[in-house]
Amino acid sequence: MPTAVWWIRRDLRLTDNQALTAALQVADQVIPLFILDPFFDRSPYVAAKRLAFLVRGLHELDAALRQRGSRLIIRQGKPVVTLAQLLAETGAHTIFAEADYSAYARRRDNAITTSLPLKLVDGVVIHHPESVHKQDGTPYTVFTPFKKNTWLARPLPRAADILPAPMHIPTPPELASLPIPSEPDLPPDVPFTPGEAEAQRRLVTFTHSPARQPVITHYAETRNSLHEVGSSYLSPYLRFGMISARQAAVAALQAMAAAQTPDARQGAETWLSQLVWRDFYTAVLYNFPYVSNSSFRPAYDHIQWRNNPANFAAWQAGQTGYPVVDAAMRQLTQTGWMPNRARMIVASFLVKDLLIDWRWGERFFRQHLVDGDPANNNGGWQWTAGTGTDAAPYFRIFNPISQSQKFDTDGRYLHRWLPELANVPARYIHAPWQMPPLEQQRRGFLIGRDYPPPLVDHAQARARTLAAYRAARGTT
DNA sequence: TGAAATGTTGGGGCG
DNA sequence: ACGCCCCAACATTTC
Repeated sequence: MPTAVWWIRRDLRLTDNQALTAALQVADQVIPLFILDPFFDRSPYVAAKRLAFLVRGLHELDAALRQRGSRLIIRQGKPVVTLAQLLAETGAHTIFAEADYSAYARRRDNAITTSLPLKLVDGVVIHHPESVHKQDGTPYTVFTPFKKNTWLARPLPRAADILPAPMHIPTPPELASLPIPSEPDLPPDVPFTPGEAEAQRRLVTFTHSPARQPVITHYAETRNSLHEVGSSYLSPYLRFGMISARQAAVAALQAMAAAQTPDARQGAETWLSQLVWRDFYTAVLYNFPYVSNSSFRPAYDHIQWRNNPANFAAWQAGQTGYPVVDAAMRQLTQTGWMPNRARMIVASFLVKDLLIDWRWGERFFRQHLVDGDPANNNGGWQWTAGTGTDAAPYFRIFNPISQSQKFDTDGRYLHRWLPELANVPARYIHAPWQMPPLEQQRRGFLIGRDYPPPLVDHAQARARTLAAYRAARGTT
């Protein structure tokens, strides 16, 4: 009786799972396996909240498997060793896994392939990184042609392509398994309930909630808002494959086709673009692995960063004196998530106001984001720093005050995350240090006592950064 | 998916 | 009526 292993890494779902489907096609019995890899215990990039989200997701997956005559098998150890042992123990002939294109995963999987029957299956992105390239076969480094000339031109997934969750998954009953880790639990203020069922609910609500206009209808504008519910809130689920990118793309394309107004169409297309960015950055990291620790553009490896540790600590703690930066950093450390606009604002502030190496910020994000993903996080940071593929030009420097006024006009987001600003009137909420001393006294709110003065003067910091980037460009 | 500096235009106050 | 100045509003260029 042929047995196959379904090695689960970042595909914690039963619906539209190409690795699971492939395993069921060639085997009578399938072993759903998750390996606790000690490598991650030593990684400086692991986030407690992301780990908790993953572990709770494993419990959810196990429950779903048990409804289908199966269960999740947990083993601990170096994957190559653990897999070899499991094959010997069960006589399983093939291991199926969804291909993961991050650097560690590729090294690990390439090494395993030399000694074990590991079959890698597509699914983490919509188009394989090698399938989207220029006419001459070289990889794209600019997003728009990547999307328009190739990504959209290739066959796109349709509803009929989505693989239904298998009704029954036969699994050997006598297999030993470690318990699924129960700790750490997800803190209650993290707004993400793990699991595939929740991911499916969110996708439906976001794309075609029947009660009112779904959020995707206005996504093009609302995604930039700091306080509105204008995001899909699906990033952590996509990160761990609790929903497939392919299914998300089908929903986006359906919303585009069904749109009644140009705005609604634009909203759906903008969301689809976010899924394309996800493919793009995965392909960039795949094709240019050095970007994980160097600038895509080598000239920018010569920037003379200031890297002031006290400034970095203030940024991390949300104590820079710039409310929009501090609110976003508090939201990040408390909930493990920030809207995209907030990510760009705090990244621009770290790199271009404090002149701190983008890698420091990249690491901190990975230590806190529930959705933290090597490719997307690296791509986003290099974009803001101006060092990456298709990056923001070096001179594009966000003004933290005008960004705050533009995307949180009434200060609702600032008040939500910065209770110490409760007594600051609307007029000064984006720049509290401009409040006259007499009014500070009258309101019982003192800059320097209740809230820090601005860590840097934005105009000076901007000039300093332009000079540092100019100098780095001059070295090539 | 910028912001600041600089340039241009035109209305209105004023002598 | 005219010239002059101020300045808001908008456009263009520069970083």
